[in-house]
Amino acid sequence: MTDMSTITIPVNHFYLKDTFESGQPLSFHAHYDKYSDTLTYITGMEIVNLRFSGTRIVGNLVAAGSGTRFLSNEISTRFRLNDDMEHIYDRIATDDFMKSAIEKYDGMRLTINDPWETALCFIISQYNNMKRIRGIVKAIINKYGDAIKDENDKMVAKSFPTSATMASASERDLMECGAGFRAKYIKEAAAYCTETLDLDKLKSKKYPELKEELLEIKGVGDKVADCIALMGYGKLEAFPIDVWVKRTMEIEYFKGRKKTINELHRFALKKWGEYAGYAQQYIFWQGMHMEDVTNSIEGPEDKQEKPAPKHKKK
DNA sequence: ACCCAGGCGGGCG
DNA sequence: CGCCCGCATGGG
Repeated sequence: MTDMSTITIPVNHFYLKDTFESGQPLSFHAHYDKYSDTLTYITGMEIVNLRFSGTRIVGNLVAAGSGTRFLSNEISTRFRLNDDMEHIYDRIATDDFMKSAIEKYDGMRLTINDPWETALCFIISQYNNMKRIRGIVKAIINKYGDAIKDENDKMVAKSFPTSATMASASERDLMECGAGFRAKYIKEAAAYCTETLDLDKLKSKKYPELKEELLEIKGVGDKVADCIALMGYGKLEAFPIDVWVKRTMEIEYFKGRKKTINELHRFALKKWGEYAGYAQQYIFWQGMHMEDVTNSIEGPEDKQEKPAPKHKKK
């Protein structure tokens, strides 16, 4: 295996830690080592190892390998390396709050992930917290994913399960993965995305039509549809509003007064326009850190944190 | 024991 | 449209 594929890509405004930790589906199937600043993640049946050093990204293809051309495309697409961050920051630094968020988390990128993976991750995210979302997704991957093997036929990881696989999962097994009341949403969404709607064929659609299609999926509402549009299809005008974004916006822009989702959407679109999605990510991450550290994810440490299946009686 | 989490579907006014 | 409710589950 002396033939490991390695590439180097020059970048600026790139910071691996916040990109990994900020609640994007990328992190649900990956491991980040903060000491070496190295990220190892799974994409399809490939394993990619990423190291960030100063002004460049060094990427390796581990175990299997589809070559440097695949790797270069994979990394620059996934981490949006062609985005002009200077321009985007200029455009969304509309006030002191945004300026401080950008300064604090400079280099945090939005990522683009497989549409089905993104859909499943965000269906699980509803009325849930980061730590549990990670645990549930990892349990599902572990239970339903296919083995990814190295050249010695030894399993080194598991792939993300397809919608077809998840459609035939039993609700009871999904409950044991910790999915809770979302188990039926997962099954229905998986069946729908297998039989009726091919998510990979929506990539050419524009945001409004894309969102409309996504909203047809049972268990996908306004917020999750925007998350999928943003992180599964890279639609930067999507502006997902979760409890953190809502709360933070009400505090920062409306003196703490309650606002409806619609009002906040209109406000965001007018303020940040075609880069609203980036604004959202910085508001979200800054907002979470403003609260006391109760929900801090502390993710990278997890050795094997299991979701504690615990089968209750009743 | 109570409250909350990257919400959604369903029902009602 | 806006509001209210129930929903599974683990952690603070």
